[in-house]
Amino acid sequence: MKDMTVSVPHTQPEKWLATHPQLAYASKGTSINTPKSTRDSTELLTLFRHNSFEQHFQPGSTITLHGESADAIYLIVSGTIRCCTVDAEGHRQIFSFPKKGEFIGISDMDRWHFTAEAVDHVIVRSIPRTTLEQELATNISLRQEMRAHMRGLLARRERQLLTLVSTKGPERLYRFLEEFAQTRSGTGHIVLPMCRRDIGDHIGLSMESVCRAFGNLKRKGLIDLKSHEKYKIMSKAQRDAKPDSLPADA
Amino acid sequence: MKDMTVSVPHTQPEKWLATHPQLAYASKGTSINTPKSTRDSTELLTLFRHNSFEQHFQPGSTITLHGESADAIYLIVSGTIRCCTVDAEGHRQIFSFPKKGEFIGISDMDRWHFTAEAVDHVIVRSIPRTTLEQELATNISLRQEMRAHMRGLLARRERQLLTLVSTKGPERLYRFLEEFAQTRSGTGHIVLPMCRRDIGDHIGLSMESVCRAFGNLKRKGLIDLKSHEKYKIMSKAQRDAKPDSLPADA
DNA sequence: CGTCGGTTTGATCCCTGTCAAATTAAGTGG
DNA sequence: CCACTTAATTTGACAGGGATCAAACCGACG
Repeated sequence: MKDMTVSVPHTQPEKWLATHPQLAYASKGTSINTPKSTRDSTELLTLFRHNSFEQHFQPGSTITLHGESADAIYLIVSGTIRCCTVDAEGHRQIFSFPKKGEFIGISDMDRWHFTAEAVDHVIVRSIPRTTLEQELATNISLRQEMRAHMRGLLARRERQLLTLVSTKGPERLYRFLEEFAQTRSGTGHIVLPMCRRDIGDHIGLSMESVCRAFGNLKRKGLIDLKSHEKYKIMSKAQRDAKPDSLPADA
Repeated sequence: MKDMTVSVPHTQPEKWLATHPQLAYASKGTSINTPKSTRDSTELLTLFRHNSFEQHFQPGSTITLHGESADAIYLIVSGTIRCCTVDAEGHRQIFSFPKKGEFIGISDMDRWHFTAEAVDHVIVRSIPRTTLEQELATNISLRQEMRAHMRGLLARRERQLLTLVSTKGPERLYRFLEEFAQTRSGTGHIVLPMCRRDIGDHIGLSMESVCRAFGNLKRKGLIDLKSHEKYKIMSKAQRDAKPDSLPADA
């Protein structure tokens, strides 16, 4: 093990990549953008198929409240949710916008460690947490799924930390839009159900900076913004095809 | 459930706290700073007591490498480790500096999802992952512990996201120093084993800004900086006692 | 005592938060 | 269907925090 000693000079961090290329993990395109395909949730889904009942939430209503007793888990049928925490100063951090097919509250045990609110009209299926616990006692593959799920969440948050620190506003917004588009199948424009402030609290920008970042991406031709809530990620071909606006685009 | 609809005007986020005081959770002093006291790890510890063997790492050496096969778990006996990820551009995010008594790699399954390096001389006890897996199959309370552990990690990362976005450099540094001091028992000065760049990559600042943040805290009397690696958090009494430097301390 | 790595300080620039005003969108009632 | 109201988005001006580049400083070590 001693030969693994790296001893990197702390003043030249860029060298890391040169000497240890395997350390570099692209922050786009890996697990963070393909949460569904890599990890399947057959056991959890069967659980929901048998024991769940449907629930509706109006836009803005609270689904889970940080600190309350967490006595259910949810599977989103339709709509978008924002999961967030708020600190004493009133700052809010939205760490995910789960959508159709995603689970809520899997990682909690006794109390919710976050608040979940409906962004638009939301339909979920929920099952009592006790049911999950009972099933966990006997179902080994469900246990595996749970661990995989939580491991995925953790890795995702750590990736978010990295992105938040290492990239500027427009790029963060672009990555978010890209990821949000991922789950939307169609080729047309994608509708953003959440407002600018929500996006800002997710990617760590003020509402105004989110607007500017949108303008920035639009100007560069990276996205097509039909209205303030309809966008489309431009493929490279599309970007090169129409470099309208001013050519003096420094 | 319909009466839970909140419908907050998005332009006045401060109102949230007024109407929903229970949403506010102090970001200091709660679980993030007391990881040991709230969740005990008796089962994991017994596992280590029986099956582990000791391993030493030189400063800078690699303990786990992101992407490699994760065939062990670790308990730190002494020393400090940095757990991080690096992206394609060479930006590094250190999301924790685990110390004596903390576990490493509990949340991984097949492959490491992060890189862990020894900051100073590190001694760990490790057990094969297969041992953990076998024990998990039969030991219910161990399973509970694992879940609690991962839930704690997740909540911690989400709190870090919030802190990273909502507070300025000096405050982030102060919180880090405060938290780092937590596990150090003595009343004297605390030794920082890691360099400025490491701290920067942890709290999202450049090396230089970390220096300035240190100066800032020192000037305000929030910390006592004996040398560049020895500090002490000043209690309120101590701060009020000697407001040396310039009184014009706007 | 000189070298090397790490730390500190300085100067400068850009991103982004904040405050403010303008514009657009979404309702609402006549 | 149109005038009116209110919420949300956009744009503008400005200031501050922090990144960056560079140079000075300091401590460990041979």
